[in-house]
Amino acid sequence: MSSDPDAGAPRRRATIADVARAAGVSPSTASVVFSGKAPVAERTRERVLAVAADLGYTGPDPRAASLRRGRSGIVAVTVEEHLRTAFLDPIKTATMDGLTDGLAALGAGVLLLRDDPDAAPDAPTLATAPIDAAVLIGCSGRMRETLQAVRNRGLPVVVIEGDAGEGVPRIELDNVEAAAQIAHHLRALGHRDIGVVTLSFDGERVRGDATPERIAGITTPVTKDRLDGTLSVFPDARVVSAGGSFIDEGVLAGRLLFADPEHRPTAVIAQSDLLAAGVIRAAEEAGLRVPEDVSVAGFDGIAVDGLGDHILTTAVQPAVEKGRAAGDAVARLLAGEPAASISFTCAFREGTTTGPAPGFVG
Amino acid sequence: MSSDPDAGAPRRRATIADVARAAGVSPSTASVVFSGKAPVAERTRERVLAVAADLGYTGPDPRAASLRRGRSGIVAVTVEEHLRTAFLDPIKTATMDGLTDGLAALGAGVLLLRDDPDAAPDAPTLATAPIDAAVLIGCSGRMRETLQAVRNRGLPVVVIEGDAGEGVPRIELDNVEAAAQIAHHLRALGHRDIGVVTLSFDGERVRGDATPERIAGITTPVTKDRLDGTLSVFPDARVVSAGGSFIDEGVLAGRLLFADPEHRPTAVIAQSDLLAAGVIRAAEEAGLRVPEDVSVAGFDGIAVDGLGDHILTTAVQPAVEKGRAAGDAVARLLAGEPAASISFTCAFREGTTTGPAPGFVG
DNA sequence: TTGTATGCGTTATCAG
DNA sequence: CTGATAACGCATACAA
Repeated sequence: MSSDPDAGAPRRRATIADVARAAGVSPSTASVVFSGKAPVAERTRERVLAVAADLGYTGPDPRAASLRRGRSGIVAVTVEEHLRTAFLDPIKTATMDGLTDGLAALGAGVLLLRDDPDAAPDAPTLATAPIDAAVLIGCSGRMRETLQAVRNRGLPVVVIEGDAGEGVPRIELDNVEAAAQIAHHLRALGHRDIGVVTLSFDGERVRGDATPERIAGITTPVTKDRLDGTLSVFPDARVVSAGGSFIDEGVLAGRLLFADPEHRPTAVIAQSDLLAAGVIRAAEEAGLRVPEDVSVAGFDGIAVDGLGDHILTTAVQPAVEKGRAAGDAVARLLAGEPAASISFTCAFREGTTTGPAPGFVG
Repeated sequence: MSSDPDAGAPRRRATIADVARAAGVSPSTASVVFSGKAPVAERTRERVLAVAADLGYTGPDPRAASLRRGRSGIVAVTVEEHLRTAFLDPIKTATMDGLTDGLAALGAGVLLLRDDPDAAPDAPTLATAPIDAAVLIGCSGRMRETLQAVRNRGLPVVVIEGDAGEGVPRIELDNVEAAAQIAHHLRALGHRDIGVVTLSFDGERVRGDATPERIAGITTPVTKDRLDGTLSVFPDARVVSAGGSFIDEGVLAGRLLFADPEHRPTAVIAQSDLLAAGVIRAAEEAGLRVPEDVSVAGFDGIAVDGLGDHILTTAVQPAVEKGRAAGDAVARLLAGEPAASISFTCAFREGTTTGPAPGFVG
């Protein structure tokens, strides 16, 4: 080595053929030394490795290997929103966590993709990235077109919390039942005037009281299913939509619900724990005690910061398991086996934020 | 199509050669139709496209293209912790956001990698994934070995908030100065008894009072720099380490600092806003008013839920810009140009959580 | 256990 | 504007 190793001729990187030649073996033998796919004499092995180190060969070029193998070892994970937004959702991060674990166990890496209509023209997309499969987190509107690109390529697809159409395995929750269970809990406690704070109806993030037409037009399955479950028990509940699953949005919705002291609900069902935390804050702002004056229930079963001593009544969903299940489904699909949709069950958790309706004698 | 389209002969997917043949043009012409790298007669173009649609050809195989081009269009982003943990940190997600934007503009996708020593043997790593470059978020201990693998491959590397050694461009903050500025602010307000709540010292997440030996052994640059800045102004400050940047950890540290009413600090400098929020909560628990009885400052300048009406005194860091800058640096490196390290400057923000020391007459 | 021969699907180059 | 040709770097089936 001279004083400046980079100054020399820009000789191309060594290939496995170079290594083989220098070690006096055939390319296939050298290949096997690195892949371990077949036994190699110890002496041969050592010689090849030594020569490789000498030549600065650091292992097979993944690009060439993936062409040859027909697999890249990469699975796309696509979210609908901006990343910062997606990762603000504790459920999504937990799911991502299980998913990366599940995929890693399978030997695959995760290519993070955002379903962005106006990305750079040459940026990788579901249609162009070197992926073996795709997992969609959520699937509404535009995403469904994007999806077609993947299916055209003949790649396996799994969708978490979304409807991607026929033949695409779905990983879901029993949102309807879990929501109904919460509603029944409140009904048994004597509540009759119910407020519902929903997740967003579609990509639009509109806030405020929902008209029947708007409700009929909900495109987000999670929102719709949880609402259906609630309305099956409380058909006359007042429905307010939030602009997303954030504490602040819950505060806004809560203020709306508690604005008129004459006509306020005795219980609020929020479609996420974060929203519920916001509703609780709004209640306290309005001088209402939880659960004495108003009961509040959430959904998700995550740990919420800023909830004080309250333990939220909620439906605990197995978020990490959902991700892992998606990973498993991808593995099966990749192995050519069929993969069925899976619906996970939430566990109802009674906390300290719900109690008997004022004046109710159980 | 028969009733079961998948039942037919498993004829392999059409290649660009098939399309070219069927369209009566050469493979190179067909290639150009898809890449747009050269002008093509409109009629030829249409014919090729029509034939492609007919054959179900959905565009060049990315694996083959990347082998030929020598580029995969994928950049690895490596975090040290478990994903769920990493994305719990608002600064990291904001940085990721800027980074994905910056890389997307460059036409690259993001392969999310965790520096996991015991991952599946065939899972992609920095050493084996088909990537064009790598961005490390944080770089301590074990990660440095991993890094060697990338450098051996001759791939460009950029590190955000970490020291990856000679020749690796770093994207950083002026942590020392920003921390010193906060300290000077408190000093000017008459504070002399200072408590410091630090981020974790290393991967170990040990909580509690720090001995000089432990302080000397800090391996996380962020922690060390911010602490150095603080100690340069308050050499005798009491240092307590937290187990991570969480509100709950801040609460624990705060309880420790406020445990003895006789010897409690009049001001606490936390190394993150989340920790500061926790300290404030601990102060209120202890019956202390902020800032009348105790001042609290943070670091980061993020929006913290659960802070009530307080506006945190803090150093606002340009987190998204950091990510974008890393993306730019990768672009330069990929273009063969040199990329220098960049140090971003924090903006001091005086909020409502710091005030004059009790009894201090300015 | 090792070597030989092929082709994976593209795209850059250069000549027409 | 189009076509012929030659790699890109590797892994596998098969023969020895």
